[in-house]
This record gives sequence, structure tokens and C-alpha cells, in this order.
Amino acid sequence: MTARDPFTAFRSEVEDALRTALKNRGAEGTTIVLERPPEGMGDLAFPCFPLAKTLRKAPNAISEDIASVLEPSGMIEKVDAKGGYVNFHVRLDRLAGDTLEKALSLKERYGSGEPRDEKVLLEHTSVNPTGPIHIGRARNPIIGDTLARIMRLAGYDVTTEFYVNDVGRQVATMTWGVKNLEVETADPTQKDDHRFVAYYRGANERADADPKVLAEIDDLLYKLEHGDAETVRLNRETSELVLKGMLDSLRHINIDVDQFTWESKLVEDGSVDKVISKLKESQYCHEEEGASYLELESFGISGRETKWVFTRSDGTSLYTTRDLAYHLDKFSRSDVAINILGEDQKLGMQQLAAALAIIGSDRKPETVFYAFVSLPEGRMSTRKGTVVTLDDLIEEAEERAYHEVKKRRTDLSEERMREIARVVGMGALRYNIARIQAEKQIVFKWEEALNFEGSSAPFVQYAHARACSILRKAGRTATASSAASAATKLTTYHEQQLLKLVAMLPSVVEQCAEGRRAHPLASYAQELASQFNQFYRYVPVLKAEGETLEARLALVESAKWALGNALNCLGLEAPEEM
RNA sequence: GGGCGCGUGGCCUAGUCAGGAUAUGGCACUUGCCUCCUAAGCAAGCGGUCAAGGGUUCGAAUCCCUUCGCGCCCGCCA
Repeated sequence: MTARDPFTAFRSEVEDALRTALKNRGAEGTTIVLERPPEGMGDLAFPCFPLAKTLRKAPNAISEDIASVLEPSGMIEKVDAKGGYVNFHVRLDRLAGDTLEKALSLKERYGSGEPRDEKVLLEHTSVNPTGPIHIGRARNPIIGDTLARIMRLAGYDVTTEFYVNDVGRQVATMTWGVKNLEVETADPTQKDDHRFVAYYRGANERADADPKVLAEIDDLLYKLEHGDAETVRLNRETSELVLKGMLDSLRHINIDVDQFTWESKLVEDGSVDKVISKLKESQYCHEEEGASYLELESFGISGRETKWVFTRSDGTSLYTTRDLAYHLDKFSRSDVAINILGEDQKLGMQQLAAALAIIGSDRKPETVFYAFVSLPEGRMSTRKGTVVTLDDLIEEAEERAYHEVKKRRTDLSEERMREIARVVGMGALRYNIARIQAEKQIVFKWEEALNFEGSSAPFVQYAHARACSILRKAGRTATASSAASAATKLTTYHEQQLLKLVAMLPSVVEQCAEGRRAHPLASYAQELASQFNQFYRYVPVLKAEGETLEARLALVESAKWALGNALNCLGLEAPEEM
């Protein structure tokens, strides 16, 4: 471990000290687990309970014994024993010096980790271009984009990619609608993703009622896969328009996708055919009425059906078959392939993993699965029209945020207020999705999604704005070179608590990146903002003098970077005023 | 029927992977705090058999088993 993270450096020293002490007591090789002790009992704690058996001594006696032999050194200021724990207190001036120096010199890079060699390809969103993104689906880009940002700061080389499903039945259905239906409600001024969904819905209704229509859609699907120029053109044209509408929505919540792979490309360039012939060579491959399938029972797949069909009777490919080709393509372009997928795709991914093994690939994608967002009335359905679209949500969020700004500020221009409302509204929305662990279901409620206080984006943004306000009034910024001397002046409780949290940003970022989890960063941001607000309330900065003033300015600026960088990783903007 | 996931105060949620000190925050509710760097804030109070029951352990929200509830899946859909 490098000393890039001051708190990690402290942790390493504690571990080293403990290792030596344990070795001398005949408990060599004990796994050292350190935890965060309760308030006021130090900064790292080592529980001695597991040692009681091997050392044949009471935990209390062990902790006191260990504490008595460990001398303060380096970043360890004090070691004491309490109730079977050895508690380590960090040397505040060292921690402060290192932290302030890092934050003030790295600025928007504070929190970053060592650059890594792995090239990461992170696929997210990848929804069918058949209609606007709704909030159930919006969880995907939000988790994906947040994770991408976190991993980038952590030092990975990350490229995000959107896989455009322009080949399957859904898209063929929509294309049939565009070709055959006159949709009266289609308002030409609407965004294309909203406009075209009417054709999709209409085509579905007709197909449900009339088998002839269904057959025509099948025919379109066949033509699509066999390169019928007119069908391919119309399909692509429609898909592109709808996709463009969706990307506009994403841009409103600060998401830009780096790259796109069109599913149709994999069909056209023959990679899907190649995969199919490889699969057919396998001993697990069987045929039934012209359709090919793999028998996957021996691959840990269970349920009523362990067959995995990869070609239809007419020889056309299926979604997962094409996805298999896509994964091989992704593997050729990256070291780590990460997917963000809804939990409904779990079986599909298992089948895909089995198929990958069968065709001899030694690679596997990593997948982050998330549970669906539903409404209090139940599941959202595009067909039933019971959806709240991302666009609705963005509009409502900004409107409510505007109302809040107007309530509080009378000194700002209309334009400025609108800008703040945009940043706050969009932020509230993203934060409320990002803060919850992916596998937990969310029931969407407006009052929660657009919460502007407590555990919310505006709370964190507000702390950032306050920090900026102090620095603005001070009329200068702190310098990294003064960090060490400043560090000795941070003597109050609130200063030290704030500092410790600022010091933890790099390890929080690293842990999120390693675990492919976004939500712990949201918790951290909330905790940091809360600590900053307490500092703000109890520790006057601009009224301080001399070195104390300098030290506090350095702390405020460091906190500003930590808050700003955490916000940035969450895809939220960090306003300088609110 | 089978598989996977979730279940923490009235509501939302952290902690669960690597078991440890009085279970984390927020919303709502009650009550204080703007002559003081933005009150989108701070402080105090109220509120929990960590779904239920067994087990392992000195110790379980965390590990194991059973049950219940909710979600998702078991398509020649994507």
C-alpha cells in the first residue's frame, strides 16, 4: 500500500505494530481485523476476543498486555485498552499535514488512486430504442455512470459503452408500426423517443389482435437479419431517432456515453454466424424442429427448462446469442468487462457464461445487477402507459428546485436561479437512486425522489457552496506548502472530525471501485457534508486570526475538494452558491 | 414446482462479503437556535423483539438450517 491515503498509512502502521506484538506472544499469523471504534475511543480498534482461545487468556488481559507494550510512533499517538479492544489513536498533526497537503495539491484529483493497467469496458443502459427511458430503467445509467466515474478516479482506464439492440423483435415491431400505421397522436414537436413509442404501442396492439400482423413482423425480423436493404435502412433510421431522444434525456442527468455498438453490426459482419457454428460443434448442442439449443443442466442451471435455444427454426439468432458475440468483441477490446443489468437478466447471464465456457473462452463478464424500480401502484408498463419517464422526472425536479431557490434567494438573476435549479433538481434525482444498494427494490415516490434536505444531493451541494462562500470571502486560497504548519493548529473537536473524514476519501473511492458499488460513496458524501455543516456552525473561520485562520482556510479548501470530488463521482455538479 | 435476490423504529436507509464495545443516518413528529462565514443548516427529544423460529459461537443484524412475506426469472422475447 502506498501512503497515498493518509488514513491507510496509519492503518498500515497499526497493522505492523500489531503483527510484531502478536508474534512475540505466540499468536503469529493471526488475521488482523481492524474496525472503527465508537466515538471518542480512538480511530482504529483491534478486538482481542478471537485470541482468547489460542492464548488461553481473557480478552481483557490480552488487550491490556498488547497496549502496554506498544509505543507511540509514526502516526500512532496513543494506544490504550478497553474492554478487550486495543484502541489506536491517530497523531492528528501528521494525519492533518498529509491530508491537507494531498487535498490542496491534487485538487480535483484528490481521492484518486494509482493508475492501473487494466482497461475497463463498462456497458450500461443498453435499452431497446423503442421509447423514452423511464425511471425503472434510469437506475441502469445512473449506477453505470456513477461506477464509471468512481473507477476512473480510482485509477482505472474506463470506457463506457451503450449496446444498441436494433435487431430483435421489439425493434422489428416498432419498425412495422412506423411502416404501416398512421398514428394520430404522434405530435411532431415531441421528442422522438416519446413520439415513436406510439407506433410501438400501436403495433403491439395490432399484433396481439391479428396473427397476420405477427407474421409480418416475423418477416421483418428475418429480412433484418438477412440484410434486406430497405428494412435495415428504415429500422436503423427509426432506432437512431429514438436513441437520440434517449441520449438527450441522459445528458440532462449528466450522463454521456463514450461509445456505441450496434447489435446489427455483429449480425452483418458475421460474428454472430461464427459464434453459432462454434456452438453447433459443441457436444452440448442438440436440435429440435430446426432450432438449435444447448443442454445446460450440467452447468448449474436449474428450473423447468435447462435448454438454452440459440437459433430459431428459421435459423435466425436470438438475443443472448448475439450478446455472446458481443461479449467476445468486448473481451477483445478490454481487460475487464463490466455489465450493468436488471435482475431479470440473471439467468441469461448464467447461460451466457456457460456458453462462453463451452466455446472455450476463458473470460467472464462481471455483472452488477439491480432490482427494479416500481410505482406505489405496482410495476411500470410501457404498454399500459403506467410509466413515469425520466423526462417527466427531470422536469418536475427542476421545477421544484426552482421553487426552493426562489423561496430562499432574492438577490439572484432569473438565469442564475434557473441554473441552480437545474443542478439541484438533477442532483436530487441522481442521488436518490445512487444512494441505495443496487439489489434493493425501490418504490418510486415523488416526495422521496425530490427530497431537498437531510440525506440528499442538495444537502451535500449546500455544504460545498458554504465552503466556497468562505473561500470567496477570504479572497484567497490556501497553499499546499503551508499544510504542515497549518496542521498543528487544528485543535478543536469539529476541526479534527472533519479532517478525519476528508482523509478517508481515497479509501472510500478505492473500496467502491473494487467492490463495483456506488452507494457507499453516497453515504460518505452525506457524512462528510454533515460534518462540514457542524464545523461551519461551531468553528468560525473568517474571524480567526494568524495561523489559526490559515489552518482553517486550508481545512475548508480541502473539504471543498473532498465534497466536490465526491459529488463529481456521483455525477452531481458542485455549485459555488445556492 | 425450482433458482436467484430482498426483509433493519410510522416511512426510507447504512452496516451483512472478512461475526465483536450502548445498531448508522435521514424523513415525519415535538422543542430550541438566524444583530453571528447562505437556516437547503445546527442542537435536543420521541421512536427498533435488525421478518419469525431454531442452530453454531465467549459473542450473531452479520454465518448455517427451517418458515413466512415481497420482487425477479425458468420464451424459437429482449
